[in-house]
Amino acid sequence: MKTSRNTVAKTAILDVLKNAEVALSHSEIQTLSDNICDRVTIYRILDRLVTDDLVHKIVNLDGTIKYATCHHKKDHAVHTHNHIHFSCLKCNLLTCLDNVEPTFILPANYLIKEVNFTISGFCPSCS
Amino acid sequence: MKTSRNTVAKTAILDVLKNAEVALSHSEIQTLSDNICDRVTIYRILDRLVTDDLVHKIVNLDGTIKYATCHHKKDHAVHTHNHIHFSCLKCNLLTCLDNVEPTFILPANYLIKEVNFTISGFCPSCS
DNA sequence: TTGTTAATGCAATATAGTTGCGTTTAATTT
DNA sequence: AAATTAAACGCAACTATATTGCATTAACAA
Repeated sequence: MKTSRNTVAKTAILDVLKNAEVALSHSEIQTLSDNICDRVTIYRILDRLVTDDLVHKIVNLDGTIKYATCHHKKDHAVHTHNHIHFSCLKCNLLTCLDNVEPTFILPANYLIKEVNFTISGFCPSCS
Repeated sequence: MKTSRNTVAKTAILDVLKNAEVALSHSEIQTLSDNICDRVTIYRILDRLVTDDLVHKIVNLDGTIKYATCHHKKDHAVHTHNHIHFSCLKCNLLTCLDNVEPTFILPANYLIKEVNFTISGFCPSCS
């Protein structure tokens, strides 16, 4: 079986994401990790982190891809990534609102696998 | 003032979108319009159609950009694009669910401008 | 300390979107 | 119907983002 190794770059990138208040893009991670490794390696590390469920991948309203560490409730063996995200139009930061749970009713025969809910506007600091 | 002109390519692309059951990507539009014009022109036409409020732009769960015609209620002078989208994991089609309205409660001091709600899973045809 | 293979760097390639500029054409005016 | 004008276009070049192949390096288990 294919085991995941803890490399210097992987640890550094995970640290960057852990220390970040908001979700980061690939290039932001590259800068914040002080170019610890090649661009391509960052893509591969991010893929691994997502697969290992340590990080989740978010598509912003403008189509940009962002990454953020998962803040799981420890007593949940399984969890879903039904996060609610807020994208500020002024400071451009993408934050996870873990406590907001939207409710909705789907037409019959739709089977939900994942939910992605992004709201744009002005965050408390900018409004 | 800058007026919008009805060109052959613009009409053809709007027709493609009107006839489509689902939201289409730039390259899908290019193919379906039988390469009626240059790639760049398609980008520019789509921008115009979005600005003119004839088409709306959707970010799919995988980060791809899709376009679909607006189905406005005629008696609404102003409308928002708080559409709910369903992205099928099997047939890969993105459909607008205009009738589904999610409710949620945001923390204080967040100012909402736009909402983008995308659900992935299996559509009625595929489940 | 050695062996296995996951991880990496680098080059090349692919895809998506943008910009500048000279030319064409839609729509208005004469 | 012809002239006018600027929106729209094609083309080339460019930028950003993401992926793939392959030879080399390094994590870690034995």
